[in-house]
Amino acid sequence: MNISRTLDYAVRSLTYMGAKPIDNISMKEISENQYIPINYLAKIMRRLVKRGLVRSMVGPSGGYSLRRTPNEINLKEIYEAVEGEIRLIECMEDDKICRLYEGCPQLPVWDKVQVSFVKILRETTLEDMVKGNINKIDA
Amino acid sequence: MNISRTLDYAVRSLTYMGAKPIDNISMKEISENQYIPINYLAKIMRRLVKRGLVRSMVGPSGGYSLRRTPNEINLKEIYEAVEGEIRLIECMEDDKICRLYEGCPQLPVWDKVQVSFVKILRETTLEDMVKGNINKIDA
DNA sequence: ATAATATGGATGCATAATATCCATAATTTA
DNA sequence: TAAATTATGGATATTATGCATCCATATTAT
Repeated sequence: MNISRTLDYAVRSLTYMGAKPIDNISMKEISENQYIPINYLAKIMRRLVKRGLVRSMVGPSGGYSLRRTPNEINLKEIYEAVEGEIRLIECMEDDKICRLYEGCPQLPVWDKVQVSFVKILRETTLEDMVKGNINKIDA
Repeated sequence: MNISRTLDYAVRSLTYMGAKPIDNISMKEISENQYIPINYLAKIMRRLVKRGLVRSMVGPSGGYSLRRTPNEINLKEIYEAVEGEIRLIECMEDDKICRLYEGCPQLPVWDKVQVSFVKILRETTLEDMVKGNINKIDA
């Protein structure tokens, strides 16, 4: 139960971009400012591009830009972009039946945790993080 | 971000014990009933013993017993027994300073998620899971 | 004495997370 | 047109860790 470094990298990169009002921020700049291995960052950025969170431009003066304003991007999207579907426990897969129980007694617990987790992610925007005003979100 | 199989094993074992009104349930029985590799289960049980959640007895007719009633054991304790301190992200360690920011913009988010996670764990008892009445807990 | 059980430590295995490298395509600028 | 800069995509390596296995030992009931 922990946040992967990969997700941390993605969030840091996007936060960095969101805090700058200019387009075409190069991987190099993000990498150096956020201490992220550039080759690894490349892989992460591709996923963000694929998911439509950022737009890329090749060539000199190329780089990445946010496709939407920071208040239109929430953490859930970022999570799913880099990690895929949110699923706390294997048996929560859609069509997987738990081998042990008809009605697993602990599934509702993990489900509740997951719902609450997703709720927080969905309600938190990149703008919140850029501005650092997380407290505004109701706990 | 997911629940480890180890924690799942621990919860299943304790739930199994909580559902039976007898003492000295052997590893063998738990292992066979819950499909948990017995050698691995051994390691998990030791941690539960060390944390005082269960009591063990060696020798024939030996085994494990809950030290408290199921309604006195909550999920947070179980989690911590097998996983150690709850910490969603590395930089949440007590005396670790994030190398990037004075005030990290995303830390409050992860912190909020973690607080909500811990709350659910603390409010869920083994009894809830044994009886399957998770719904009673306020969402 | 024997059998059944937990304990503790050492070790191995498999998979995933993280990181690195390289060849290529696109685009700007000189 | 040439050169430089940047992202892309795929292959591969490295590391960490979750998971599992094995074995020798101690304890206790019968």
